[in-house]
Amino acid sequence: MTDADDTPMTPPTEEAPSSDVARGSGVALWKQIAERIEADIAEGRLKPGARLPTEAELAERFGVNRHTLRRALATLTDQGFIEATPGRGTFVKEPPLRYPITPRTRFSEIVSGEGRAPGGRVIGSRIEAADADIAAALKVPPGTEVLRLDMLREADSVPLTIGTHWYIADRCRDLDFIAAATGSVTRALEALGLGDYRRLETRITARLADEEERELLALPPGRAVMVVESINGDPKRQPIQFTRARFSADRVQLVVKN
Amino acid sequence: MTDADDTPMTPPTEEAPSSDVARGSGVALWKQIAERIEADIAEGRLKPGARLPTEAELAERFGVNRHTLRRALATLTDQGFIEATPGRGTFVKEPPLRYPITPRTRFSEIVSGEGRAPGGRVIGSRIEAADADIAAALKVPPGTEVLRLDMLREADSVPLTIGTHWYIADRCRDLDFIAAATGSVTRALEALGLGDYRRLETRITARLADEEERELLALPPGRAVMVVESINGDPKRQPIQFTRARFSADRVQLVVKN
DNA sequence: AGTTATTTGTTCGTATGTATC
DNA sequence: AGATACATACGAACAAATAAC
Repeated sequence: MTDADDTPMTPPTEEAPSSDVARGSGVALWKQIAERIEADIAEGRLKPGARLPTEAELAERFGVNRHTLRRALATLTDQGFIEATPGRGTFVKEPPLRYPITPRTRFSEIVSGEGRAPGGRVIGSRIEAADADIAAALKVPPGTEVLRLDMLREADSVPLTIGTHWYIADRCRDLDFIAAATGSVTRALEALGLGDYRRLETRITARLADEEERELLALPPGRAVMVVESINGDPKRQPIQFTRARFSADRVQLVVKN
Repeated sequence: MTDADDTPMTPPTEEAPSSDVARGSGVALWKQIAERIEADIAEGRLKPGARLPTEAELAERFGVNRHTLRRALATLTDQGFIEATPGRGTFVKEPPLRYPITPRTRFSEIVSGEGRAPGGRVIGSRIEAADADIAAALKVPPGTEVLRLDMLREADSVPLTIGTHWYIADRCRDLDFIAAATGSVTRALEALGLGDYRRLETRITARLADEEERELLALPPGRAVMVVESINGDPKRQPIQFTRARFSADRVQLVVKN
């Protein structure tokens, strides 16, 4: 049961170099260590991507057994602050990019807005027949010709998402060509007079990344991708585009503002 | 080019009832088979949860090699229509429950709205000190006492999500008790006069389910959970609750309407 | 608890038609 | 025409997970 506990708040004995965990203070040593390291990260003394000292070294520095130290690192790991790879070391994780889902969502604007450099390349494009899903989203009969465009998008040269876009083919001939030339779907659509699209509905699910996705997104095995399907329409809410994007769940956090 | 060729259409010596894939028709056998099975699912002849005949049997029924049949099943698998488990068989997937993310999102209302029976139980509750994340979300100083409530929620007795809710402790004494009694956080909050909360911001990410999550959600290894963090506030947009819910990505699709 | 049968998953090998250079 | 690459289709055998007894 939950008791409103009476443990005294541990005074911040900060003037010490960096060690000194308070033994017998009622707060578990591993918890004190975890909080210290978390504070180091939160306050920028440990920057994203930085490598932590080895477990042995940290254990010595805090004056605890390596097991105790590992208990602290374990909680930090599943809180998402750090990540350890056997043989390499333990690293401070990059904070995920906040990716807002709003009626007007543009990849490059979002990435620039977060102070990072958007990039990407067209993986491929072709005309295909709409299957049931695509047809329903675009409100056309199944089998209608659609232009499919596959893109890889990145921020600061780190791949974030693989996006597959479907457009009703006869509304946007040559879109793939223009997009490849300008490197921007948005600009290509503008060139065709279809620039002002807005998000009508977004569906989100997730699963394990498959091999192709791991390759393109540079992910180790066992990572998840978020599959974000969105129907985009013109100002009159007429669907003009259907997108299925697969985001690296490690590197992106979707944000819905209400 | 697929010419209207002069190869004699192989006579359907198949007098079998439902088979007959058209050989030499220009359409790959596996594709025809996949489309047939997809239609069977779409038109309800194969219901969600139903088990398909074994690969050997299907191959024989369609008059093709098992490889060819497997090629068809493979596309259906990654289109999300079916799912196979070695030793058990191949099953038609249940469609994921559509879970809207709106300012006013209530689990039980959503599940009932989809025609399924909401359920759940309290896993545990305790008073704890707010860590940096929780404190920031609730706009209180770190270390403030918060009531933590862990719940498992299900639809038709199938677990969908593990929700951890944090409330500012002194605003809702006895909430855990009332919630355990009534079985509904919403009702318990109403009893405390905090019923009319609304979602202020929602953050979504995903990762592999860990062992505890697999246990509670009855998931096999290698499945993903969506981690949905939401800040909920009163009508004056004052935060009163922070929730971190982990949804089975297999069984739920989050929907954002714009 | 252990054995067996069932069923999916994987890996060889072979042959054939089709599109491309 | 020839060479090459690629997708399609078939055959056989074995591995691995599961269910039933």
